[in-house]
Amino acid sequence: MDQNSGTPPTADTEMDKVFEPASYEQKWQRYWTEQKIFELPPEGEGPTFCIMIPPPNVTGKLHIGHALQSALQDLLTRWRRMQGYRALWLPGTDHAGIATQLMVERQLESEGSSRLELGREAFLERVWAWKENFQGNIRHQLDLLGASCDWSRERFTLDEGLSEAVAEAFVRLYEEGLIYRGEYIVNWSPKLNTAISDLEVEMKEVRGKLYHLEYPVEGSDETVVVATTRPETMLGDTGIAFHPEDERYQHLLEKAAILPLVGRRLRFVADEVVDQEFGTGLVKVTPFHDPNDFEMGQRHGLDSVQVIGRDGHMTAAAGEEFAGLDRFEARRKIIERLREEGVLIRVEDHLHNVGHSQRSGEPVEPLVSTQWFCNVSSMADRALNAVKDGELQLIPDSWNKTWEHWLSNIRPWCISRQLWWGHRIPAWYAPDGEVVVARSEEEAKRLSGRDDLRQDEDVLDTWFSSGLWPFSTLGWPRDTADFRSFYPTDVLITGYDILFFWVARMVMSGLHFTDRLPFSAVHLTGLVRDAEGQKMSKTRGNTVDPLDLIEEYGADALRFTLCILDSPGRDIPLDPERMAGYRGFCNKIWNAARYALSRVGDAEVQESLDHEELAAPERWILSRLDATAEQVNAKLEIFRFDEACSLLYHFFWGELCDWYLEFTKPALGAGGEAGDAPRPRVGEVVLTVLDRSLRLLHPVMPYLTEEVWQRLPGYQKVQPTSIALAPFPDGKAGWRDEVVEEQVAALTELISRVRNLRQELGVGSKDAVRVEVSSETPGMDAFLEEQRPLLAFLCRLEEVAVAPAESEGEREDRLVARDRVSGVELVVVAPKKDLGEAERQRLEKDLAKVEGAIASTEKRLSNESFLAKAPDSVVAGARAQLQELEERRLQLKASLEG
RNA sequence: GGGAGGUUAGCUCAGUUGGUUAGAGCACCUGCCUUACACGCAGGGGGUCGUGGGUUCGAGUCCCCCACCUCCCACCA
Repeated sequence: MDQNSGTPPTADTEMDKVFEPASYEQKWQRYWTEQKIFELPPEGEGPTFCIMIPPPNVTGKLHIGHALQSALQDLLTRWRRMQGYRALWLPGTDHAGIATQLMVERQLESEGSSRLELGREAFLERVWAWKENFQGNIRHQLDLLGASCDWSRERFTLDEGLSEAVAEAFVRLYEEGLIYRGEYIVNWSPKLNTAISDLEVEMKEVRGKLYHLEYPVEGSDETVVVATTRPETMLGDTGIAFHPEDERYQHLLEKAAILPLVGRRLRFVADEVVDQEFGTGLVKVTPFHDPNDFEMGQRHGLDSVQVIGRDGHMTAAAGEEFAGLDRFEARRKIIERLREEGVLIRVEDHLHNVGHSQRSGEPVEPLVSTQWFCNVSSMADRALNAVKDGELQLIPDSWNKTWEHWLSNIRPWCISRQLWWGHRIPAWYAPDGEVVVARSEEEAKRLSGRDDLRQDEDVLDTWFSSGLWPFSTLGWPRDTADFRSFYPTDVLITGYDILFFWVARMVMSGLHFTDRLPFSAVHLTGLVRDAEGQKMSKTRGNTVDPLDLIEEYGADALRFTLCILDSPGRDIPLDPERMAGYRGFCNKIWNAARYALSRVGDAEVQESLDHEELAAPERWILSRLDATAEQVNAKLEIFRFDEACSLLYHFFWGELCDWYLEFTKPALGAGGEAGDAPRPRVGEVVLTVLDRSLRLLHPVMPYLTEEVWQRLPGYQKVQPTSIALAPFPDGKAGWRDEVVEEQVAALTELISRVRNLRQELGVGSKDAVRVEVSSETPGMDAFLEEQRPLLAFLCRLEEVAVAPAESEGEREDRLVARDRVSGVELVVVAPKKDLGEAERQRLEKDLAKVEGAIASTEKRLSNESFLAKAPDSVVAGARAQLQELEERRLQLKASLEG
């Protein structure tokens, strides 16, 4: 690395009035990369923390859901890094078999070419080129988002190491008898021309028809009626089934029906799966084209006839009349023919569910095919128990039941795909039919002692390789330093939509191959929706590009919005107006720093502060800071990103800016005429509080915090290179001070009340107002005496008297309002004004409300069970409340009477 | 047919083990360009917490019924 580039690009420029994220975001991303801040050496000291990115498909660009997940992962990684962990967020991409192949095929189509024309090898070259292009895009987008991934460890599911892991896993499962090859009914996608797994089939409700067909029974005048939604499959019927206990049909057992149009004999069989109540209680059986019928066929030894081919067109076995027709065309034609023959006796509307190929949209064609399968039931049991025993935590845990249900009803997983893009199945065939499964061709030859082997043409389901992701990325099956350091990983953050596709398979394979869970917690995010809660989709046209949002609001505002909206178990309605609000928060942070830097003179950030020597406002904000830091850490420990962000927002804006920075104005000479009230070390405290607040905010808002932090004089004492490496405040600075927190709480309430009274009494901002306060709380009067300048400044008062010997009385031209706030008696003396009608109405309404509250509190306090059973603190609270309400009532009455 | 989640202010959502007058952002009303911030400041209005029961001194919070909305799973042809 160039030595000169190691200098932080500190901005010693003037701060603009409005923050401009575009002016610094890329600068810092470059700096972090150059400094290799997120790259971890292979060996290191201290505890480790690891998150694996859910690898995005190389097919495209990141969408808002990726932005959400990345923001959360980066938040956790940065937080742990600042806490001193060797924190690794490992990035990578998924080859995404079908999806990517389709994209490239579409591209070829537009060039007037095709995959078949190119041939396998040339086609794969094209896909690799495509992948190189998009992989770069994804990295670029994560960079823009501020992701602190370790790019030196980037992986791709088809790279050499991961391919080795895939072959190893396949061979081991084969040797254990858990992977096998066989002829079974599978979900076939005619459009994709491949088998797909059960998970890739989406059930859709379809308005169809139920066709009632009448078949003659052989050797009698009797006929039987069967009902079907797919009349075209009748050409492949080889039996008719009824329930074993169905009295109506027992006599048919030894007989056969004759299949119209075809003339085939159909055996009658008795089988439990038939529902006596449905239709006539008789079911036509088409073993080749229906999963149920396939099983029935096996149970009863029925023949199997393929009438629909893999391309979705009728086969020769369907008869000349139909051969070559598309399956839906064939349906129309068969209905016509059946009607002519008088076989079709009734048609009724029928609402039913039909499996569709999730990726290509057309109805799936179940058919019998030779494929590779993985028997996952034993692995599923372990995965199931991991959640049951609490070793694996699903967040939110409402997913536990779904997890249990899915895993306990799991069926063999069809893992072979008739595609080109993917991990070629590590099985080789000899001309005589011998099958050799091995890690490589060399191994296959060595094992079998022959070299006339041909590798299986098919590839593996994409999810087979992603299922190994948490350990294959760390070097498994080799025993690498990274694998030893970072496996098992800590937490997985992903969307609930791939809980079974991916999460369950990682858990199963992790337990199987490494004997450990790949992570101990899974934080499932909701779906990002639009402001109205609608699902984002291209067809709806309501999608948003995270890059556009970054441009408009800044990466930090986007990240903060996503993180604060991530509440467990709910989808995320992404409202641009809300994001604008959080952009305002970024601007607030910027301007707080701008204020501080313009007022602190030559003060610097302090690593520690002796809060004994500080005045109450300083002790108060340090105490609040410590409390906030502690709470934020606690929330992050339990993955409550939303609450952690809320805490930060309210601390920074509601306490630091709204109150503390205002408290500093008289002391820092920004208070105009009310200024000139020196207090010790205010500048140091302002800078130190900002320093720590920025550190607390850094995991959510990396750019803004780095930019501002490196402007704070003395930040180098904390960490010379980057805020990303500065310690995360843990709330244990020893600044907590319950007494001062209570006192300042009383002060802020007092100030709010005085401001509110001014408005109620119709007193203008330029009128001279005198306030008298006094309290019986020990120490409070002394405290208020000290804070007189603040009270005067923040309420624009002419005069403040603490516990005056004599209260100013009422006069013709002025009024006196009395109230009681937080145990402090309050008297406001102001020029008499006429109440506006609106104000009068408001006060009357208020009075009614207060009187209602008094009545209900009195009722509660006169209830003996309440007094006897409620805790003392609650009863005391009610009494205190009643007293305050009474004061308020008197005050309101006084205001109304003028 | 199973299962999960939701129903709280005009909108989108928080709400800890049940405990004062239920919160936030945006929107709305009033007054402010108060030398950090109009992407701002101060003040304010607005909710019988989906319906109906129950437990309790006390229920948005716990229990039951119902209604409506969302989603997931499922081989009734």
